[in-house]
Amino acid sequence: MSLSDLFDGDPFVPAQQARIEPIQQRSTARLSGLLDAAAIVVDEVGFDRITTAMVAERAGASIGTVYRYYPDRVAVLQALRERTVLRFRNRFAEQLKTSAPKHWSEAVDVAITAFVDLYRSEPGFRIMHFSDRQGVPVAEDPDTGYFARRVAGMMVEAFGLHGGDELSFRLEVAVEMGDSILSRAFRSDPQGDERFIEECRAVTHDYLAGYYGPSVR
Amino acid sequence: MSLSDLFDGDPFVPAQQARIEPIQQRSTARLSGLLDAAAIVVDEVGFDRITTAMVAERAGASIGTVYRYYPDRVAVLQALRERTVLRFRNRFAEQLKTSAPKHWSEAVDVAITAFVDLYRSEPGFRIMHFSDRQGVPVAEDPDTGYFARRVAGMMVEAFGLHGGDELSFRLEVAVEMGDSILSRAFRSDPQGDERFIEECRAVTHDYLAGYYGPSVR
DNA sequence: GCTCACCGAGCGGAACTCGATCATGGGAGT
DNA sequence: ACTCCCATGATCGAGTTCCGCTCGGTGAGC
Repeated sequence: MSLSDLFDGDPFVPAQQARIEPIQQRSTARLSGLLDAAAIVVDEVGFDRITTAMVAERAGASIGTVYRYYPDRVAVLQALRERTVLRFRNRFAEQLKTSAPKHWSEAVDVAITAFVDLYRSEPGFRIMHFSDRQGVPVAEDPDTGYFARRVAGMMVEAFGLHGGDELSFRLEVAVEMGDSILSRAFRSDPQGDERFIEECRAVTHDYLAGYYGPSVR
Repeated sequence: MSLSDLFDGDPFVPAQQARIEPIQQRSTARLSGLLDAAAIVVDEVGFDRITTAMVAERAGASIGTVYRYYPDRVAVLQALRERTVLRFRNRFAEQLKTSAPKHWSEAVDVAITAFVDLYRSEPGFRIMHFSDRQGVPVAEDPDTGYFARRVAGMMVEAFGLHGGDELSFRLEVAVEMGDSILSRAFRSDPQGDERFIEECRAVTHDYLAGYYGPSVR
């Protein structure tokens, strides 16, 4: 999983990955069961060793059922990615509510903490971000940075900062940097190398603080 | 291709990827021809859509020839990655010689420029870094950051700075950050979004300058 | 002429299809 | 309300296609 995913598409509305939308009740359970299985298999055998047969067996389904919902193998992984992004957003929003940060820098920490938590608890999270850099061909949407602009709006609203294009840009860069450092933190340590995690917080704060000026540090 | 690759293994000594070392002259041309073909195909169809048949056809060779030199499909991509890393190193070293920087920050700029040049000119460069994050299984070498330490040594030698573990760590973080921002710069723009490239330079400089103190800015 | 390089039909396995079969749940009939 | 019926969605899994990879035979270098 990569934080840069947050800039693709409309947040809180998962992309249409399934071949045919499920109608009956049981099939939504099937669908999430398939993704659960995919996450576990990805953790076990790695990203490119995964086979549709493994996913099907792990989910207690047949091959045909997998293709009932997904056009091909990579679509399954993309859907898993979508779902995990959604889970991050939900967790972030939730923890923003409970912690009610008074300052934007606290919100940054909340985001990092949520991300780290998912790295540690969510199956497949560590592995998944390998897929993301190959430009997702879905809907040539030039509205990259949508989520960043959204966050910018949140910041402006919540903390009375001045927003605009420059803020969007800065936030996108900050997210990109933070993602790469966290990814490094978990590359060889399942619990995450604390040194890198701390540096991620520091770098992100400093970078954004530099924009707002040292007064907000 | 990812800058983080620079931390793997011994620089300037490409890993033994080929199944059997070629002996006759023509075969070395074949070998590089195969990698050229692989680079082009990767650019055309993406990283996981690539097939050995495509590579063979594009290189004007047969399937068997591919497997004459590489044990399997991923080995071809790894070899391509190796070669591109080597090319980056060569270009970086070369441009370091010609520009003869007096200050470490100029060396950083040289590295970034070399990287950007390869992004623009080297086929497959934009796509290739997808493979790297899944732990390379070759030789469980805990000596991650080897290249960073090497660069640290260069810095100490060339610019009289104090090195050590902290510098290695900082350099690794800087490389990771810079890579992610450059990757973003080229994600949707084949020529690279100048805004992100400039920000990459700024961020890297600021981050490292913060370590050495504002005096060197 | 001896070895290295190359070829490409063929093998095994994984991705993916499709018609048969089962399950569901909305509504007709009572 | 309650049951039962059946249209339609969901599932299955044997079969097909495609792809990674092997290997014995043929051609090119030294």
